Amino acid sequence: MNENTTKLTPTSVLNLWHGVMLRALRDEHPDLTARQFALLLHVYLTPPPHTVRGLAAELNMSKPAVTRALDRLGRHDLARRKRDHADKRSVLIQRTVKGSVYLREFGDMAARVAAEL
Amino acid sequence: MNENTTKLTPTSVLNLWHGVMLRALRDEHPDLTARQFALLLHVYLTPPPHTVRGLAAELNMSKPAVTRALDRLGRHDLARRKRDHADKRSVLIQRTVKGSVYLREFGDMAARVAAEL
DNA sequence: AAAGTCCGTTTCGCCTGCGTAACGACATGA
DNA sequence: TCATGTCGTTACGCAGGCGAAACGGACTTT
Repeated sequence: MNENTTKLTPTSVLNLWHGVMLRALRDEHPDLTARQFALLLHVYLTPPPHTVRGLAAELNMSKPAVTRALDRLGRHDLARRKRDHADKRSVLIQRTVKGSVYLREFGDMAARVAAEL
Repeated sequence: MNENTTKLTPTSVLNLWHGVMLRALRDEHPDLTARQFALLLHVYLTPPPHTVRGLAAELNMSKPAVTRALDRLGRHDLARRKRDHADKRSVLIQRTVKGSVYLREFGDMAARVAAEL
């Protein structure tokens, strides 16, 4: 579908993954769990609105796990909570500038690794 | 360098990462830490021999962390230890059939995700 | 307005990871 | 031989994640 990712073979994607994780470890990235990172990606790459319940279902996590992940991301200012006006029980998860920068840098780094394959 | 990964942009690699992690969560992959997974990839994608000390240096981990990661991978039969005959202090980390299968399946899954981008 | 439902959070006990420091086994050099 | 260094592991205390269950607050239904 996307011209930019044509012919990415299993072997090359493994090498990509390896290179990126290696870089992430060396750069001492704020260590996010796989789930926390997946949550972050999900909030930034899929259309809003995002609720705790919705994220839990889509990411196959329990609600408390989502709550805790949001606590952690919030502490790093990578995501923010905002009460829903329409339904005050709900919480809307929003993006932050710092989160956008963080993911953009991650993407740039990964693209660089891919280029050096 | 590699024709198979031409023009992988920051945006597309982020989408790839997102899709793969989503799949991994849904499929309830044996949850390996980032470090454990990086270690696994390193053992399979870089040339032997691999020692605890060497892996610790290359992955920017402490030696005990490597030991524990190897315990975990060993329990899942994804990697194996073998004493070095030449220097009996050392341990050589070896690949297993199950580990090869596991990574091949991961690579296939990731390539499939990339194709569907 | 009372009963029931839904939302996100908190609490609880458990499990696993972490780095530092100390350890025994082995190798090496004087 | 024996002092010193290096190998991987273990011991320790700490920090953080996990799911199940219970919770208060907010909607909805009757």
